[in-house]
Amino acid sequence: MPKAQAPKRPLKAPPPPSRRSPCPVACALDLFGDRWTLLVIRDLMLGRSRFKDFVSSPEGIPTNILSDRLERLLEAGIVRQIPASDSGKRMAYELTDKGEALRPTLKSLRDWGLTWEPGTKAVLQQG
Amino acid sequence: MPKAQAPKRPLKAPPPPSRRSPCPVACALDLFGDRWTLLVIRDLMLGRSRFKDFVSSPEGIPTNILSDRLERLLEAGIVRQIPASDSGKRMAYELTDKGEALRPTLKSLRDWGLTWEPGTKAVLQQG
DNA sequence: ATGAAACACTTGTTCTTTGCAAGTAAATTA
DNA sequence: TAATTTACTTGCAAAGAACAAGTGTTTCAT
Repeated sequence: MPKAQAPKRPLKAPPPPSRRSPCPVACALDLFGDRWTLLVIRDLMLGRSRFKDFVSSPEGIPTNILSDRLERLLEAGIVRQIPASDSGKRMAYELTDKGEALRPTLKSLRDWGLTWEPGTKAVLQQG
Repeated sequence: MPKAQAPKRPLKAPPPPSRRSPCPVACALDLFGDRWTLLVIRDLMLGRSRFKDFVSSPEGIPTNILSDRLERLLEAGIVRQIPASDSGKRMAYELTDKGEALRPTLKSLRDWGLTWEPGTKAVLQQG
């Protein structure tokens, strides 16, 4: 999430979500149809919660992409911010119910990769 | 006891073409982590098989993107080409076992969208 | 058999997004 | 208080996406 500051211009107007179609799959892909977003969600499901945690995942997400994705996930209600448990004023991220509801999707993605892509290894907990 | 029956895996391990990590989720996203590829797979699961069918889906995929995605899916062994049924030389596309194995993933994506994104309507058959 | 339409792309141009390096400022630690 | 960590932002080159148009087949209607 960006600094809680007055933005130079109003944050992008959310009135038209401009959906490509009413298909739930297309709609889901409008939210996280890219190479990074589901990896952030994977990390959250693994219990990671801080910016630095996501950055230090093995795929090496660029920080500007991470900022953008966290912002979008907050806007979509998939992620929320909470005070970080350890220290004072820093914030952490966690999945909302809407985000937690993606766990079966992530699991089936993981299972597919494990079965069909040789050389992959599960990190996401079994279940 | 081992897994009941492992699905048919690729006979030969394809050389990993610059994987970001051994995570099966990351690996899957390397193959179809974008806004279009899973919509083509959705169409194939709905029984559509021809270039024109994919083009005429409501999301309106650009034809150059479609060509690229079909090529990648062929290369990844998710899709194969077959002679089209219309008695000519034209070809159609269909899912391989590896592609069919994505059906649970697509279903969970659809279910998530139907539950959490108001205004979406199922097109993919129930299951 | 011939012309028209449909099909399955390819090419070119423009615009947006990504990836990387660097920089910044607040918060934390020493 | 100084150094370090954290959580970002900015700038820029490169890659990818969107859009329009064009191309060479294949199929259909007459």
